[in-house]
Amino acid sequence: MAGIDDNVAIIGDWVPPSPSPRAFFSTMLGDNINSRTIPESPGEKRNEGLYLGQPEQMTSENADKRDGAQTSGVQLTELGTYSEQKSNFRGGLVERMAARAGFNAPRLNTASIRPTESSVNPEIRSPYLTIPPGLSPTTLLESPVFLSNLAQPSPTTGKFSFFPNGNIKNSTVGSDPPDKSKETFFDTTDSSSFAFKPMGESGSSFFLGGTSKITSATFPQQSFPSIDVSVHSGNAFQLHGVEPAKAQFESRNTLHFQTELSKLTTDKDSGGITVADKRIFDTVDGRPEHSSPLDEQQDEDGDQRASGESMAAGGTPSEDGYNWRKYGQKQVKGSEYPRSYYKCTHPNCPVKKKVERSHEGHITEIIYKGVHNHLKPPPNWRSATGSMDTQLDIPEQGWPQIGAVNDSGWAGTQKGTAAGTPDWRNDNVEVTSSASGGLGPEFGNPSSSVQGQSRTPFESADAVDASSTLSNDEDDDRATHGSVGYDGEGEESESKRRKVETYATEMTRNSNHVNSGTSNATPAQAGIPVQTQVHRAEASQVHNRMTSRFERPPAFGSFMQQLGSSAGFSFGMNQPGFANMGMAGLGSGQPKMPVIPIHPYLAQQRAVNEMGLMMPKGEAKVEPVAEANMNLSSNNPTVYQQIMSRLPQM
DNA sequence: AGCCTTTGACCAGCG
DNA sequence: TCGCTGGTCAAAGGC
Repeated sequence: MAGIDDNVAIIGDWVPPSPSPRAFFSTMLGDNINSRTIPESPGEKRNEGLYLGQPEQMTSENADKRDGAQTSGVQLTELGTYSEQKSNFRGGLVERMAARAGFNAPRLNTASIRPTESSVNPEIRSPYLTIPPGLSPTTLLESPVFLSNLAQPSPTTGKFSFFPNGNIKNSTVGSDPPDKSKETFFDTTDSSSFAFKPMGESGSSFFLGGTSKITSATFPQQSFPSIDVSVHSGNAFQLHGVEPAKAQFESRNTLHFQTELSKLTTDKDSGGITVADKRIFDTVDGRPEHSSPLDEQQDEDGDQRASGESMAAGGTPSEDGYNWRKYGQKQVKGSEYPRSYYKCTHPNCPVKKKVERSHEGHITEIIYKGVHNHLKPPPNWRSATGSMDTQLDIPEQGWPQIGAVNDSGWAGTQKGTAAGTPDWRNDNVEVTSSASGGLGPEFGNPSSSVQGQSRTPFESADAVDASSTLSNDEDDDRATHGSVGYDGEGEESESKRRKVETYATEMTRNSNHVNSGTSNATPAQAGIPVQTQVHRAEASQVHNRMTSRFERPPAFGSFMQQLGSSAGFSFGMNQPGFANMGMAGLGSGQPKMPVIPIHPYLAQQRAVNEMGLMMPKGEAKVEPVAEANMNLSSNNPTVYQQIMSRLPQM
């Protein structure tokens, strides 16, 4: 357990030493910005909390400076992706933006972003992204590239109205001195020039992918939700077309990126991130137990929505969609809260989960172990909501979520989790499925809206992914097989464990999730599971591929988790906002897609998330990401191109 | 009556 | 071998 603890990072812990917004952009944006980046004063406190990424994954200039040498595979992967994409990105998007907006659009400097291994220097914690003071994260989101469809005005979209002087006023943010603003778009805008308004209710929770751990922070719902989604979604969808591996990588990148953005936004808006809970998933098999975790998250989301509270409730075992029986409770050393042990009540189902809850009832940590060898039982509420139908309809369900099946799912990439998985489906929706499934509950969850959307073609693709897992729902047998496969691996061990940490904001705040992103430890690393899924998956080989690959990318897993976890996002079940969010990448003609859910990749992630969130205690760190990185770098261009192609013409 | 939770005790792994 | 810790068992009780 100790290992887990180590792995688990709480946002609080994370809090970026002093991430600077400017740095963030510099990394994100073009070189120009970079050069201009203003060094933060050491003692200066900035926000604040923006940093979402896991320590390991953190990439900030600060981090770099501090640890220039540090670069974990995972991080590298992400970074690599950024950097590679960078060139394309700049050329394409930036130029477009500039042309369209008529202003000098800042470029994202992916190069600047570098992963750092938290493992190496746990202490070092820098945000992936730093936003220049005054600049609002939302602006990033707004960029045409990401959010072409956004209704809200933005310079990039052209909807945004500029002030006579060319400066944009940002009601929300805007701390930068006027002087700087003019140089670059951002500068001129005072960084905060414009911010998105939350479209959906939502919550805004994001997960950054952390490998092993997932941490979610609660953000004010306002900020992100929509934005992140859009971005992700775009990528995700695009990814479908892309090769699985590539897709994964990109997805990861995207996700992370978004996440960070969200965080930034959040921070800005909220002024800080609160940690609500931390969840850990153990995955034995391939699949992450996402289900549960995710489910829980979803549930939480739902709760939040309903009550407006942060995640408190999420913890109930049943939330996953599976039936659990508590067979023990113990105060674990080193753990602040008592740990409850649950078993899946389904006959012969080996899935167990450990849940730690705060005094307030918030789930602080969830660990799933084992894969469900059965379909998730239909929840009553579902039927009430009509979700039931969806489940049935959705092939994906099978997926991962299912843990059930999933078991294999866990194994898969993330391995783990069967338990968790199911939730996604259920919750969400099954909907979509697919995608969502993979993504995580949240993705899927997004609720109805999502569901509807989910069914889009993309989803089908997702479903495929899920495929491997997906099939689970369809056939218990398959699921079983999957399980078996995992067993073969022998893993329950835990190697597959993944943690997810979620933080619930005590704040009124809505809850948001932040992820750590470590990806290093993704389930994938744990490696395993994929096979299981494969066995199960009737889906085309392709799907299988997807699954396996997805599983691997650690970051991805975390990523997914984040997405899924974040109730705030539409991902979560029921979150309308999410569903509503348009995909930036998607053309107007395209149906709205739930951002997250759809992509197979996501779906896997989801599984991963569930599973993956929790990294295998020891394994996670080691593993690596390197592969992912490799792929990313190589693949990114392609993916990027695909994505770009899908993007609506500016 | 069935299922689940609670809770103390027991077992296994590890240093 | 002992102690610690985590995980599990199983009786008792509640819903």
